[in-house]
Parts: sequence; structure tokens; C-alpha cells
Amino acid sequence: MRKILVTSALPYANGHIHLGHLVEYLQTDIWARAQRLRGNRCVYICADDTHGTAIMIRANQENRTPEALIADMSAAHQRDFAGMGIRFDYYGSTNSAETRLYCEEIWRALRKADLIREKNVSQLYDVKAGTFLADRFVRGTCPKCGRTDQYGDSCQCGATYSPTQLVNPVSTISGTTPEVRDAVHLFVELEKLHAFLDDWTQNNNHLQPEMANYLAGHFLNDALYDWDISRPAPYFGFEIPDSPGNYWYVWFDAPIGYIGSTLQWCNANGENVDDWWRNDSAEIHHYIGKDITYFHTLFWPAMLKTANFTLPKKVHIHGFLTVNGEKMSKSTGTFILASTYLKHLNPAFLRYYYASKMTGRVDDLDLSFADIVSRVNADLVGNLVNLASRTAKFAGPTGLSAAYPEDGGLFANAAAKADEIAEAYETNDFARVTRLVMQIGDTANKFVEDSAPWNLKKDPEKQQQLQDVCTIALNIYRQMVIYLSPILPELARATAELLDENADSWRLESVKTPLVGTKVNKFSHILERMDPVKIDAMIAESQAINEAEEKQKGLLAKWNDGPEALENEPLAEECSIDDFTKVDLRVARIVEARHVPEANKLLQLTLSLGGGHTRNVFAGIKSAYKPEDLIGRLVICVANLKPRQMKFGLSEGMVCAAGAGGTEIFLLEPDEGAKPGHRVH
RNA sequence: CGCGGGGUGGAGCAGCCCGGUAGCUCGCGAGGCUCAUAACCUCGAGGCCGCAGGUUCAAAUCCUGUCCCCGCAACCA
Repeated sequence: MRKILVTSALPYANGHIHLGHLVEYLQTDIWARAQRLRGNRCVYICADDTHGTAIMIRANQENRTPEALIADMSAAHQRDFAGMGIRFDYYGSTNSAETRLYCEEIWRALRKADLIREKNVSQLYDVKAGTFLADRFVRGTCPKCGRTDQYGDSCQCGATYSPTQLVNPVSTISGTTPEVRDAVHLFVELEKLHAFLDDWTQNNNHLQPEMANYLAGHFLNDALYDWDISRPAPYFGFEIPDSPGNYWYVWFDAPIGYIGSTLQWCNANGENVDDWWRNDSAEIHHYIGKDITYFHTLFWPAMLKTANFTLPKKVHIHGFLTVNGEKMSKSTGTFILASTYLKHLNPAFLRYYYASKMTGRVDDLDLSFADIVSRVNADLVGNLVNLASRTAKFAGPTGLSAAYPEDGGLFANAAAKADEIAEAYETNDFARVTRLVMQIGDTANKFVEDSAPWNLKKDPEKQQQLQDVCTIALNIYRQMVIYLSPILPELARATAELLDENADSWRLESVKTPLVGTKVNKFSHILERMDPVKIDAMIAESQAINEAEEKQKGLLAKWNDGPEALENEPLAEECSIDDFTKVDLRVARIVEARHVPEANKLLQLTLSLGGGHTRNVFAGIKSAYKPEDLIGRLVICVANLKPRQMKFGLSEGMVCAAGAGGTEIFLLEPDEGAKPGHRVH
């Protein structure tokens, strides 16, 4: 029995899970379930990646703590994963004591190995926001081609540069012009481990050949750069113990979260973490996307090696998701959140479809809507479930035959594929699994066709034959479901129920022993057909969500309005339209304005409502306006306010103004064209 | 000359590593069956495997060149 610990890359706590993420988590989940089906011990660990500037800034904008933000996001992530049938043994967080513990341990090891050195780094600093700016938070004019509004590190023209070279840089956080500041950063001298990395990446199949090749030709053919793994405060993360004011860069602690989360799982389950992470007989497997290859195949093994942890047995790298042949797009509604998908469609559809296209190579995976419908309906409903659907009813009254009948080798042939299927699972070639299983289904459906149980049923002499045919068909169906159970756990559960079994007790070996003499429960639809209309609804909803989000983001980013005003003065209780119409607001012109000698805050205004109607109003706006600037202006006044006798005279209304008070008073003024006397509706 | 992947009947893919009559699913045409979620079964039409060279008795498969498409591009999660 192999002892396997498998991880998926940690989703960043700055966004929700979408169908692109799910390529990875489903691939890992299927692989982990397949390992268990084969009788191996397999623990699936994941966690939220919670640190970094992006989280800090977002929390700030949403006016809450990073901890509150990541807690909400973790709950949402776990809800989405559970909905998709992804079963982790443990789901942790990098913002944990356990992860910090291992960061410190690995850090000490790096120090001890003399791999850390300090260097000065010039970076753009946002004075107003009080933070250094990562490249993605700076926009400006490209120093090469002169295009405006380009990112801090690269331009549409293809040029790459340092943010400090950007012309007219602007911080996207505060909208201010950042300045260049120096800070000390800590670097890992990766080059010192070059020989080790050459060996680890190129030998013993730790990587798919194309990725080993990629690293050899792209990074390892030259001296490796020092890796900048610290960020100066303020930063949401772990402060470096021997370098106060500096924090570990999020990519330092993210993979360490694999170990930290394992420790949490161990503590909760009476396991010893060193049995997994310091044990050469345990296998560590990572699943990642090709975009983070560098971190997981160079930095990460280097850190593990230095701190004497188990090195990964394999890093499984996959490509990206495209939808209908193109990159996911918010505007066309193909950027689909897991939660949106689950509102409309059965997770089994996506699990099966992805599986049917996963080959274990780094290729991108295309989700085609037309394709998923035909694939799911043809394979799952028409081929697989149909086999049970067309025979379970006949077998219901009698149950399965007491002895497994002669079937011309059908069962044996299906059982004989076990090794091939196990191997296909091992290499992530789930597409091969589905093809092999559907072949079994093809022959089985043909068998049912040829045996015509519906005719046997009519002949009282042939009831045994009928039972035998159904016994065969249901056994083949059962074999197929066992083979597919890592991909379709819920279907496996429902099938086990039909056959009066427990899916959890199924092992791959179970396909070799026919099920006989047991009862067959009442068949009800195990899986509905996939309805294209629901896909359309899902796309429409995604589009709506994304539009609303974009719009809000656009508005907020453009104006950068803070929450202070609302906080200082929360919204009033709801009122009716009648309540509102009781207040008669009118446009008025200030025809006279003067100081009131004894008053600190008041100006005395004479308002004209047109046609010779005037009002005397005392307004508390002295701190913000001079009388001479007011004369002639149009304002809004409350015209039916009960007059109030003041020390200085009778006040016959109010002028409307917004603001916190003091110099922050802003009179309301109607747009061009309004006339004194117009009512405000 | 940045890196990686891909170009196979209308669509989506397998085959390529280890050369030997081009395969699967959908779609399309004809027929059958009627147990099943308009499902299933049979037969058929449709491809000179991006293009051009080369190696070989033989190339989708190996080599070279070329065109097109997609993704990624360390310090950015």
C-alpha cells in the first residue's frame, strides 16, 4: 500500500472559485479518489492562500480586517468545492500558527545554509496609501513606445521594464503619483542549489518531460537569479523574526501552507506530520497550473531540500481552461463561477466532461458547450445509466441470479481492463479511462439489444433467462460505475444503493467478483439529461454578475470614494413617498447675504422664490462660505418648514447642504435652467 | 530569432514516444428495435492527418524548413 499526500495549489483568498480553477481541483480529486479505490492511503490537503498586498488592499477598500476577508473567502471556497464533490481530507489556511511554525523552521535552515543575503531594492512607494507598490498596482506610460495606461512591468507593445522606469506612474490604489524609495529586501541565493535543481528536475520523472525540458532550456541553462522573498511593512503576512519590519513574501509561505495544513490535519487526527513530510516512503504529489511551475519546481524543492523535508515525488502540471476555444471572458459570460454553475447544473456533468478531456499533459482544456451536452448525454445517460435503466426494472422482482450466468466473456473482458484503467488514472489520463469504460458500455448495450429482455419477459418459460440477462447487464453496469467512481462519486453512491451495496466498500478489485443473489432496489433516475437551456441560463447569469461587478469596480476605482460619510451618519429609517412629499423643497435664489455680527456660525440670507416672494433664512454656513460669493446663486431650500424664532430674527426655512461641518459644507445647487420657485420632486 | 502546446472527415478529440491498410463521440443519411431519460442497435456518406522537402520497402507517426492558432512570459497571487 502506497502512502500518498496530494495537494492542489492553494487558491488565493482574493476571488471566488471559477470553472478554470476547477480543472485543477477536479483533476486532483479524481486522482486522489482513484488512489483510494486502488487501496492506497491517500490524503488530500489544501488551504487558502491568504497573504500579500492584494488581500491587504482589498480588505482596506472594503473597510474590514484582512482576517475577516479571508475567513469569508475560505468559507465560500469550501462551499464551492464541496458542491463540486471535491473532498479534501483537510482544508486549512496559510494564515495559521502551524504554517508560521514551518516558515520559521525553513527560514532558519536557509540562514544556516548561508543562502540568505540582503540587497537594496528601489521600488515605487505610494505616500498616501503608505505602502510599496507591487507592479500590478502601478500604471503609467510605456518608456519604450509611449502608450499610456500600461502596467508597471510590461506594455502592450511587448516591452518589459521596471516600474521605476515608467513615465508618469500613477498608483492604482490612491491615484497619486508614487515616489521611488529604497528598501532592504532579503534574497535567497538559489544559484547555490543549481546542481541539485538540475538533477531533481531532469531525473526520476518528477516532472512531465515537456516541463523538465522547459526548465532546462529556460532557467537552468543560466545562473539562477536571487529570489526576493521579503516585503517591507505594511504587508499582510508573517513578519520575519530576525528582520523586524520585513515580511515573508506571499510566495514564500504559500507552499509552506501545504506542510502547515498537514500539521493541522495531523493534530486533528492523531497523525504524525513527520510520517508524511520527513519520510522517504511517503509520496508527496503536487497538482499545479503551468503558470506557477517556476515556484513549485525550483524554489519549492530548493526550500524542502535545504530544510530536509521529503521532496515531491511528482509535480503534476496542467494547462488552462478555455471556453469555446477562447480564454474565459467576463463580457461574453464565459467567466463562470463554481457557485453559478452549481445553481444551474449537476456537478457530475462537469466532472465527467473534464475527465473525458484530461490526458495528463500540459495542454489547455477546452470547455465547449455544444460538446459537453452531447458528451454527457451520450456517454453518461445514453450509454452508462441507460444500461441500468433498461434492465433494473426487469430484475426488481427477482433480484440477481444466484449464480453468475454464462455471458460470452463480457464480464471477464470488462474486469480485465482493471490494470489498464488503474494505469490511466495513475498518469492522469482520465480521457483514456472514459474511453475504455464507454467501450464496455457499447458491448453491454449491444448485448441487451441482442438478448431482448423485453421479449423474454412475455414468455413464462424464459424467466430464468430474463433474470440472467439482467444480472449480466447490471453487473457490467456495476463494473463501469466502479471504474468511474473517482470521477462520479455521487453516481457511484446511487448505484450502490440500487444494488443494495455500499459504495465506500468498493475497491478496484471489486470489478473482478460478480454480484449475485442480491436484491435490486427500485430504479429511479440516477442522472438527468443535460439541458442546453440551463447552460444558456448559466451564461446569462454569469454575464449579469460580471457586468454588475465590473460596473461597481469601475465606479469605485474611478472615484475612490471612501466609506467615512456613511459611517459618520448612517442611513435613516426608511420613509414613504408621502413622508417625502410633506417636505416642500424649492429652488431659490440668494439675493442677499450678510454676516450676523453676534453669531459664530450663521449667515443671514434673503432667498427669492420668484415673483416677489422672499424668505429670510439663517443658515449655519459661515465657516464655509463668504456672503459675497453667495449672492446670485441658486440653492435648494425647505420652503414649508415651520418658521423658527431665533435670537437674531425669524428664520423662514432652510437651505440644503451636505458635508461633515466646519469648512466641509457644500450647498446644493440645481443644474442650469432651474428657476426660483421650481419644486424638487 | 523569448518559452511551451496545438493544427487529423462539419464539431470536439484519440492515434504520434515504440513507423506498416486512419479511429472514437457528436452531427448528417438510410434502416431496425421499442425495455430504457426522443434511448439503444445496424449500415452508410464524409478526411490525400496545416504546407513543403527529406529518411525508409513503408510516415499522421521520425528529421528539416515553413505558415497559422492558443497559452505563458521569474521581481505580478
